[in-house]
Amino acid sequence: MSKAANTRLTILHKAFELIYSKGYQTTSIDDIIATTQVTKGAFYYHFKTKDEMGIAIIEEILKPTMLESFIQPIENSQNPIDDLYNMISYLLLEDPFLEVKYGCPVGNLTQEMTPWNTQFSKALLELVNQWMHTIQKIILEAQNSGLVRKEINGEQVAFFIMSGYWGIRNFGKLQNNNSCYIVYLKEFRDYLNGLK
Amino acid sequence: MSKAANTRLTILHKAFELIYSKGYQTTSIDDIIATTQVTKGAFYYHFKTKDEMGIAIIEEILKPTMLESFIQPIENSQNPIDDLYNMISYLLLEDPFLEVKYGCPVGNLTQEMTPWNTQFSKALLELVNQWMHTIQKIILEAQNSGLVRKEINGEQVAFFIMSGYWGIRNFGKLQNNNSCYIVYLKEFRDYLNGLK
DNA sequence: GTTGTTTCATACCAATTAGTATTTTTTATG
DNA sequence: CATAAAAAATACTAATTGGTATGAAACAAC
Repeated sequence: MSKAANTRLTILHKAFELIYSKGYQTTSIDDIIATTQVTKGAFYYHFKTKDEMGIAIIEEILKPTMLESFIQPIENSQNPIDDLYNMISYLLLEDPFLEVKYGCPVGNLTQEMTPWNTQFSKALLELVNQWMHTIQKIILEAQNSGLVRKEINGEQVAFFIMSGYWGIRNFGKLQNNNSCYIVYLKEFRDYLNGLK
Repeated sequence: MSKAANTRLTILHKAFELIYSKGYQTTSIDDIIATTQVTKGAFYYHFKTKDEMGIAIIEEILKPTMLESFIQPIENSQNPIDDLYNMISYLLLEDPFLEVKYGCPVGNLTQEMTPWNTQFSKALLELVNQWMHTIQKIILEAQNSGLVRKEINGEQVAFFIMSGYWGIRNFGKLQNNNSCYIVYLKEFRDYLNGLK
C-alpha cells in the first residue's frame, strides 16, 4: 500500500473510532488530526469535506466489515434459527469491533444524521438493506427446507430482528452494562423457536 | 401561571422541538433564543447551563408526557396483550407528539448523550425504567389471571418489546416512511399472541 | 411612590468550528 | 540528477459556540 493510501486509511480508522465513541457532530477535524498525527493539509488533501470523509467511513469501513463479519457467515446457513441467534449473540457479546457503551455504529449514525443529511441516509440505507435482505433470504430458504413455518412472513421477521438488535444496543448504551443483552438473548431465542 | 414561569416553559417546549428534530449538540443556545424570541439574559436567568435545560426537558416534558400518555393508559389493563399492542401501535402511528423522521425523543437522547454525560444517562434511565416496570407489572398480572403463560419471563418480554420499539423507530428515521411500522406491527402482534 | 427583588436585555468574550491559501516536502519517472 | 506531480505542512479566516458582565425594566410590598 502506498504511503498516501495508508494515511488515508489511518484517518478513516481513527476517525471512525472517535465518531463511534463521541458521535459525528462532536468529533471535530481538529480531534481527528490530533489523534492521527496527520496535519490539516493532509486531511483536506484526501477529503474535500468532513461529510465526504463520513461517507467514506460508511462505504470503506462499515460496509466491508458488515459484509465479512456478519453477512457472509450466515449466507449459506444450513441451520437458520441457530445461525440467526448466533449472529446476534456474537454482535452483542463478542464482536471486538463493538463496545457496549457505544452501541451500534450504524444505529448511532442513523440516529444522528438521518433526519437532515440525505447523503448519509442513502449510504446507511443501502448498508442496512443489504443486511435485511440476507436475513429475509435465509428465512425463505429455511421455509423451503421445512425448518421454519410456511406462514411466517420473512420481511416481518427481518424487520423484527433488526429492530430488536438496534433497540437493545441502545439499552446497552443506557445501562453501560451488557447484562441486558443476556436477558434479551433469552427472549430472542424463544422468539426464534416460535418460528419453527 | 406567572409570566416568568411562562417564559421558562416556552423555552423548554421550543427547545424540545429543536432538539427532537436536530439533536441536542446541534441545537445551539442561539437557535433556541432565536425561535423563542427570548433573550440570552432571560435564558441564562432560568437555566444555569445548557445541560441544566436539557435535564429539565427530560424531567419536566418527557417524564410527564410518558406518564400521562402511555403508562397510565395501560396501567390497569384488563387485556394486556391487546393493550400492549395498542400502546406500541399508538406510539408508532398516532401519537401527535412524535414524528416518523425524528424517531423517539428518548431514544435519540440516549443515543446521543449516554456515553459521555452521566447526568443525562441517569435521568433517561429513570424514565425508561419506569416504562419497563409498568410493562413487567401488567405481564405479571396477565399471568396471574391466566392470559399469559406462566413460563413467560416478564423482564425478558419487557426488554424485548422496548428494544423492538426503539429499533423500529430508528428504521422509521432511516426510511423516513412509516410503512416499516405497519410491517413491524404485524410481527409484533404475532409475537404477543405467542405469549398466550 | 419609594424600595428591593425578580425578570429580562445588551454587549461582549475566549474557544472552537469547518474550511482555505500558500508553501514545502516527498515521490515517481525520465 | 532534473522535473513535475503528488502529498503534506503551516498559517490563517470568518462564523459559531456556550457563557458572562452589567445594566435596565417590571413587579411586588410597604
